[in-house]
Amino acid sequence: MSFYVTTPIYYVNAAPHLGHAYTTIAADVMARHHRQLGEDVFFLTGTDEHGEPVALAAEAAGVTPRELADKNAERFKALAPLLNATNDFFIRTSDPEHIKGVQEVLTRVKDNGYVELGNYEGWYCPRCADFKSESEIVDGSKCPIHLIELTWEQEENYFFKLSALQERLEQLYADQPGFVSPPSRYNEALSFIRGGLQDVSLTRGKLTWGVPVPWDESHVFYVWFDALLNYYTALTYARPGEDLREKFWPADIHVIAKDILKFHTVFWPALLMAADIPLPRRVFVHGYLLMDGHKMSKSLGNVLDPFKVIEEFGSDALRFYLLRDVSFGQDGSVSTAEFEQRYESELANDFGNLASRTIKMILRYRDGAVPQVDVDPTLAPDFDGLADRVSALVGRAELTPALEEIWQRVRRLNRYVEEQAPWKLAKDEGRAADLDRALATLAEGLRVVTVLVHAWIPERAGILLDALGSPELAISGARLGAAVPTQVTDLDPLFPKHQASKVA
RNA sequence: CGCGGGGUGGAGCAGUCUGGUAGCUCGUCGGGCUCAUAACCCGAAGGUCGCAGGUUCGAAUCCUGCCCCCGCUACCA
Repeated sequence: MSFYVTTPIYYVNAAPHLGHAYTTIAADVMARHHRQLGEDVFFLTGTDEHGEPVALAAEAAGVTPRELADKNAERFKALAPLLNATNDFFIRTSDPEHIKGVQEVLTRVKDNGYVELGNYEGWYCPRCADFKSESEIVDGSKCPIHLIELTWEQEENYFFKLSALQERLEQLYADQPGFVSPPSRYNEALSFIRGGLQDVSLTRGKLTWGVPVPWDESHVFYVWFDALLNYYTALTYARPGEDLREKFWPADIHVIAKDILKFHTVFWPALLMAADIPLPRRVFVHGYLLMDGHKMSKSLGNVLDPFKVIEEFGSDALRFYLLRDVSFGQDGSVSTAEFEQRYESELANDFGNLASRTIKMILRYRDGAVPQVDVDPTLAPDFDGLADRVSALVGRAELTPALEEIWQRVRRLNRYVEEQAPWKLAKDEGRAADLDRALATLAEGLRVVTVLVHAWIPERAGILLDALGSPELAISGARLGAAVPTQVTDLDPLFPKHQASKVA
């Protein structure tokens, strides 16, 4: 079994922010969980570097677009390890291999008859050297960047005959209801397609920072077509000498945010159809993280700064919070107050403290040796089938319900401690066997939930599993009674409380 | 104008497809426990499920109309 998951490639014109972190984290949780299932995983992220905004910013900074892209790509490249994301490759659309791949695929699209010469008309900004969409222009007909009057111009473009693929797209949606999820996004994409597709320009004649069009060097490809193809081209050169397409194409899941839905659910499959390339299995569209009910915006301040959170609380805390507090797939509010609240009550109190009390009791009552006895059957109803349910949910990208499924067991184990009251059992020699069973069950239950939650909080889960002497991560072992730990070692608080934490 | 999403105890959400004691987390109040990161566990208060009709023995859940919030409406990375 193989599993190929991608994030969008991030545009180097902007600085990495919480939204980028969110998508990367979600994709990483999937990648990690599938590795725990024993699958062969390829996880791709990277940067999108062509197009007018980069060219412009470079000009303003007095450097070449390439120099600017090099500099900013590094910031995104640094983000992944900071999030503890395990991407297998980092693609840059300025990579020569990618450029070559784009040219090959799009030439095939042309050879297949899906490209034709036409005229593109629109509002043109001479300083940007590019056209502006209706939704971009401000004050009637002004450039949003330069605030100067735009002129209505036309240029000769090569067009991608998207309209010719409308029927096949509708058929795709009819055949594969799971192609886009959540369902509301599927409906949105489908109704867009049904509304009628127009051809879109495939090239730009006045821009130079892009992938040259092989059959007409005076043009570069429109940045979106260049960018989308990264998912495919990366596999051709991520491992020198290997063609990973054999194993990983088509992609299992593209994780994106809702703003780029149309490109991934309409343009992208259409492009692949035109090139005779198999389509990805699904596109999962997540929502926006909102601050106080509004779209995040640095100018409004009060942004949850991923770098600050990680610095103070660690990457696990951020990973957990974003997928716990916001239902993955929908918009949701985040705030520093909510973050601190979740951190304290769930990571520190529920989970961290469960680990502490369990390990401390085993150390205190049994010198760290976990009694090798059968686990308490009382907990069977709560744990039977748990790993399968979690895997099924992750398989459907339902990362929030999956986490909730795990958390219910964390709470169950805390309740089990109260039910058993090992500190009472310890005072009664005659109940040594009961104490043995309770301690073994707690150690084993803790191990199971920790294996399952590992994909979300890999750093601390790893530390805890080491303290339990059970570093094995396979989901197949996440079954109560499968591998009762034998010896535990002392452990500092996994998620220490912060007296006066400030992430704002 | 059109399309889509949402409106559920103080806050944030699930439940709506497959009608039948309205659930979860946080917060508040009361109690228990002492293994643990003053953590944990139990209980209570608190909701006309946006509004108005309709279908039904019975509707948060199905149908109709209306109100309010948000997003999308193509070349925005």
